[in-house]
Amino acid sequence: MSKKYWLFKTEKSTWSWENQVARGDTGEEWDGVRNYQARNFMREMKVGDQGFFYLSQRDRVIVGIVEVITVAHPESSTEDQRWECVDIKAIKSLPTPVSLDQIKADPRLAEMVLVKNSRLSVQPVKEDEWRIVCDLGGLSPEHCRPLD
DNA sequence: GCCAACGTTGGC
DNA sequence: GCCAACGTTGGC
Repeated sequence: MSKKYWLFKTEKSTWSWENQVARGDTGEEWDGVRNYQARNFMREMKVGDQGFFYLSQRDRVIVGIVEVITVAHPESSTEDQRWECVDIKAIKSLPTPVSLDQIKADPRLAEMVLVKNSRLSVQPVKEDEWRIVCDLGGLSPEHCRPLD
């Protein structure tokens, strides 16, 4: 089963890239998602899948790469059994953050969920989209692909 | 700060 | 099960 790619959206004021990096290899629960579609994507995730870390609202930029380190499990922060999340850890910062403007300006990325359905907070990224954004961000392909 | 788009809720 | 009303998200 091959690795998949995702995008995790957050607001800087709620959970910043600096917060995520500070958690190191311990990672952090991606909690607080209250949307079934987004939750269902997290249920599809496998350990080792990778994702972009995107800042919404004022920033509108992809700043880093994260890796999924647990499969979906009930959130520790709520008793509500409906909500599950994965844990993720920071892998690396993008040498050149990639802005939403850049993504929208690139015809190769016109089908990204980020463009098509801007409100979805956890979303899948196609492999070719992943490579293109990594390239725009200054990462060589071997650095943004899962190791095995 | 505005508002379009989307998701959820609840009355019928 | 439909859909109007409402709440939230996030780009602008």
